[in-house]
Amino acid sequence: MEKKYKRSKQRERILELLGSTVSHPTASWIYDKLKKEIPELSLGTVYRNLNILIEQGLIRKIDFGSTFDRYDADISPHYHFICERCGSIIDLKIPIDGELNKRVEKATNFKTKRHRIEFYGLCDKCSKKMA
Amino acid sequence: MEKKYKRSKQRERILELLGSTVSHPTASWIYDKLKKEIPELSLGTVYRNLNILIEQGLIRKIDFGSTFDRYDADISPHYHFICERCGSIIDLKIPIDGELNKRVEKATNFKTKRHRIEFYGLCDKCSKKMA
DNA sequence: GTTCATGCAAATCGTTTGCACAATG
DNA sequence: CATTGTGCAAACGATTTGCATGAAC
Repeated sequence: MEKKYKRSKQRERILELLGSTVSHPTASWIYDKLKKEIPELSLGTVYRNLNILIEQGLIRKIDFGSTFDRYDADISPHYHFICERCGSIIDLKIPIDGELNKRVEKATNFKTKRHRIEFYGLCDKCSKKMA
Repeated sequence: MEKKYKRSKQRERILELLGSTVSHPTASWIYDKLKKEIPELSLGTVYRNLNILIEQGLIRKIDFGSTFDRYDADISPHYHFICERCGSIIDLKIPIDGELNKRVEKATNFKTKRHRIEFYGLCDKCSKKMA
């Protein structure tokens, strides 16, 4: 069931470009850059190859994990736990760690106002089902 | 320049529904629920009101902050800093905090495998520009 | 009676996919 | 030559928006 991959100039250049930048580009940024050197390139190809590179474990996508926006009536600061099996998002009661912002400020000199944490794993119900 | 809001049954019910659930619903979940009691309700109205409630500070959206998927060729675990002014995403060199997962496990009994943190604030360039 | 909200449908935007053709192995 | 990748354009799914009508103040 292993997938076979053939090399392609497009995929190679996408990976190189991604490896050579410290920013975290979007697909269309990559498309615009490479279009200059590969004029026949299409945006669909960029997306296809990004997904292949993720399958290959060579890159990763930075996203929230959900295609849907989700809304929360609890506006007080809190962390979230996301169950990898059932997808539910659960508010955590553990205290906000104020030290973390300071640690980043010291390491970077960036003005660090706040942070968010999502924990991933199995919720109560799902870990019982897995047993 | 202050915005004026008039009350509407739809918005009131959306806020109530959101306040009465521990889950973090999507717009269409809210739509499905309320459609039963307000049959003429439209999905556009749900979205419009969710955005108004956010403006009013009564609810918040749980998202990554970016509409675009972003890709990263650095697959080693690390945290991100997101500049609120220029939107750039910067890899942080501070060590991963393994204690955090344990803290969550103790508080919840959830099997906690990993976590992600994003810090928000102003990057170097932008904090200089603001001065 | 002016302003803001609604329902509906069309539009938008990022991403995915079907297809015929080209490149890889 | 069998398989995988490409470009193109159409399709998709979540969200937004234009417009005529309706409710709030």
